[in-house]
Amino acid sequence: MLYSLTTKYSVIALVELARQDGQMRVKEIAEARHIPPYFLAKLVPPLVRAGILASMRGKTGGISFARDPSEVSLADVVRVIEGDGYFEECIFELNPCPGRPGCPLHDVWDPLRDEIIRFLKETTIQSIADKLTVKEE
Amino acid sequence: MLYSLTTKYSVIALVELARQDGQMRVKEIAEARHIPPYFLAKLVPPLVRAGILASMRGKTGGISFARDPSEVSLADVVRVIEGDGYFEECIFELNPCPGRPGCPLHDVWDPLRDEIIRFLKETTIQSIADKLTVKEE
DNA sequence: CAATAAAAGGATAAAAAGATCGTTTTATCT
DNA sequence: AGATAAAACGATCTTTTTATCCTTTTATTG
Repeated sequence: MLYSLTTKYSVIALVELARQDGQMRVKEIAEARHIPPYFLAKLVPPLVRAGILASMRGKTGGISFARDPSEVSLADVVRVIEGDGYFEECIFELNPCPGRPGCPLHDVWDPLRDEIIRFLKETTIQSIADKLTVKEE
Repeated sequence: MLYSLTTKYSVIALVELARQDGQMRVKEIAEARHIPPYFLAKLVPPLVRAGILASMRGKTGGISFARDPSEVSLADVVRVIEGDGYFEECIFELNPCPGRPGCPLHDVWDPLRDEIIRFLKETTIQSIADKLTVKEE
């Protein structure tokens, strides 16, 4: 509905990492949350390059947060995985959309889209991890 | 962001049909709005079966609304094209999602999802067509 | 230094979404 | 009745997304 399965995998993995609070192996995260491990491994390098994750190679390697998970929003993850165009998407016109005015849906769509974006920006990985921890106790 | 390209094609085609107010050939709609004609032809039968469109075969055939376009919402189109599951989609858990409680995002996601669904239900094909007509004059 | 084990990167495969083609059915119009 | 032209249907093709495998690089450990 809002974003791809790939983005969802990324969010789930980041939340799991935030929950464990430290360094984890990618495979370990994938197995804990039933994400295809080889696929998740492909999502890590972009998140590292975006400055969300830090990775260490070698025998004691793994991934950890490059910045605090309370400073990583869903919007940050969406931007990395879905790309920059995501936040300007139109739900009526084919590309390129003329925006408002010109597009007959933008006067009603823009406010909702802004709300969605605000939701994505306000919701952090840490906040999800907190709720998950509470629920599972 | 909200729905697939296929759904977008359907919406655009329906709006075009509402604008012309009567019967049109599928190919005619596709050409007017730059939708791949053979692809659009595939989307028509489901919309007919769902009671949104009526179709006539034969030389003077074409498609028209089975019910008034002011009674056809984006949600109706989404339901036909994306399927019923669309309106229960979770943005965190992999299927099946336990919903609220159990899913750490539902307490914040559900209200937004409800707003999105309300928007889709309130926005009709006719209302979009009206704005488009005004804009293009 | 060799063995181990992790992430990174490249190649490939499978599934789903998007797009096209050819044939059949149906209706209309000479 | 035959020609025409539209939607419907089935088969195929292409592109994108999702998923897997294999090799390389890098760090640690014995």
